[in-house]
Amino acid sequence: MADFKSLPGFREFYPEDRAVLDHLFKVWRQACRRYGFREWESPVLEPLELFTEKSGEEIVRQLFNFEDKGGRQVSLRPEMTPSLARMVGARANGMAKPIRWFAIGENYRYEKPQKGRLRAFYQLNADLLGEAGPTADAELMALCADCLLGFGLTSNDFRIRISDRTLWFRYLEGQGVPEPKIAGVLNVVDKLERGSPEELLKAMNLAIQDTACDAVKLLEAARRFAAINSIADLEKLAAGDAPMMARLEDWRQLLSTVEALGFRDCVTIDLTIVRGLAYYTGFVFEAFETGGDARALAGGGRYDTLVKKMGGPDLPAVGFGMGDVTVRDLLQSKNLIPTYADGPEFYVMILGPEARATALADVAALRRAGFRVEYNFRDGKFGKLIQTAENIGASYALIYGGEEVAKGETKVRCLRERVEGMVPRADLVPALRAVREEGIKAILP
RNA sequence: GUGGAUGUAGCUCAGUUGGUUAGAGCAUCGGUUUGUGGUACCGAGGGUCGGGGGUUCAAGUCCCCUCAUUCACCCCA
Repeated sequence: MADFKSLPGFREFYPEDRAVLDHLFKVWRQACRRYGFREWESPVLEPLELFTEKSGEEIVRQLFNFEDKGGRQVSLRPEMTPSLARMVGARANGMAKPIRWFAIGENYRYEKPQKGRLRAFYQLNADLLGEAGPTADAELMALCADCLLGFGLTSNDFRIRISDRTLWFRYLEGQGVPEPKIAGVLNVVDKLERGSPEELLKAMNLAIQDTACDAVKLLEAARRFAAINSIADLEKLAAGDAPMMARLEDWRQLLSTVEALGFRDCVTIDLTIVRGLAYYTGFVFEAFETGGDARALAGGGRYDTLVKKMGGPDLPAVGFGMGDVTVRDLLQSKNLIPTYADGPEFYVMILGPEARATALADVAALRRAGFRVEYNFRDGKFGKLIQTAENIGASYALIYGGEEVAKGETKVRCLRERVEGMVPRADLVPALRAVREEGIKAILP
C-alpha cells in the first residue's frame, strides 16, 4: 500500500468524515439560501493567467499549476473569485442587481501542509455584486456570522473584526505617504502584530523608498491608528478632515445596519486587519475564533474594481470565503459535530430460502416508498442476523421466516426497546410510516 | 522554501545492553449442535517494523540517505 498513498495535503474522507463535510455544506447552504443567495460552480482547472492576472506572477509559487497535454499553462483554482468575476462580468449587463451568489468548492494551493492548512480544502464563497453602499457589506457580515451560528456556535465563540482600507488610505495620505506607495505600506501594517521591530523597520523602509517619509515615525503612527477601536476615537482623529469624516458616515451606517440585523455582538472594530491582498478596496473583515488558537475562520471584504479589471463592467462587489478545515477543527473542539448515524431504518432478516422471494418483494416495495432498507444476502441463523442488525445500527428488524410468510405477516422488532409486533404484509408501507413517525408503539396492540 | 520532533497490524501501543518464527488490547471475520441481540468463551485473517543503503555472525533496535506525518518560521486569495 505504501506506493499508493494519497498525495501530501490531500485528504481522504471515509464515510464518517464525509458525513461531517456534508454537515458543514448543509449549514452553509441553508444560511446562504435564507439570505437569497443562489449557488453557482466553475471549473476546477483554469488557465494560469486567470490567477496571475489578478495577483501577479509571484503567486505562482503557491499555485498548483502545470502544463497540460496541449501545451497550455493551467492551474487548479486557488480560489473562486477570479472565476466569479469572469462569469458575472460576462452576463452582468443582463442580470438583476444586486447579484447574490454563493459557491462551495474545493480549492488547491501548493503549500507545505500544516495544521489548518492543506493543499486541497473546501471553501464557501459568498458574494454580493452591484451594490456599493455599506448596507451590502453589513449583509455579508451578517451572513458570515450566520454561517457560523448555524452550527450552534455562539457570538462568544468567534468575532468578526472589521477594518477599512479606505480609512487607511486617507490616514496614510495624511501622513504624507504618496498614493502609489500606500499598498506597500499596508502590507507592512498587516504584519504589525507578528513581525519583530527590526523586520518591520526594514520592511517599512523598503515600502517608503524614494519618499520623504520617516519609517520610524510612520510605524509609530500606524501603530497608533491600528489601536483605535471605536467610532468616537476615530471622530476625534478625523476632526477637520472632510474625506475622513465622510467615510465615518459609512462606518456608522455599516454598524447600525449590522446592529439592526441583530449581529452587533458578533463584530468588533479592529483596524489591524488590512488583508494581504491588494484588490480589496474598502471595508475588510475577518472572523476569528475567540478561544486559545484564535485562528481565522473566514475573511472577506469589498473589491469594487476587480470585475472591471477582469474585463467585465464596472461592478462594485463584496464577498467572503470560509474554509472547511478551521471550522471543522473549531466545531470538533466545541463538540458541535452531530454524531454519525446512518444505519438503515429497517434490516430485513431472511431466515430461509422459502422466505427470500417474499422478503425481497417487500424490500423493493419499501425502498420505492423511500425507506432505507438492508437485508442479508446469505441465509443465516436468527441470533446472528439480529446481531448484524444491531451492529450496523438499524433501528428496526423485519423478520421473514416460515411462520410469518405463511400468515402473510411481517414481524417488526424495535432493536432499542426490544419489543415487537406483527403487521399484515398488505399494510406494510403505511404501518412502517407510522412506526417511523411514532415508534414501535404505533403497531402494538 | 528553512528548522525541530515522530514513523511497528485498520486504531492505540509493547518490543530488554542488537539475539530464534515481531506481540497485546480494541476493531474485523468465523464459531459456541439450526427463531430472539449489545456481555462471555474459542478460533482466524491482517505487518517487507515508512522506503533504500550501510555496520554486524545477527538490525524493529546502531549509522547514512530518502519519503511521509507533525510543529514552528515564510506565506496565507
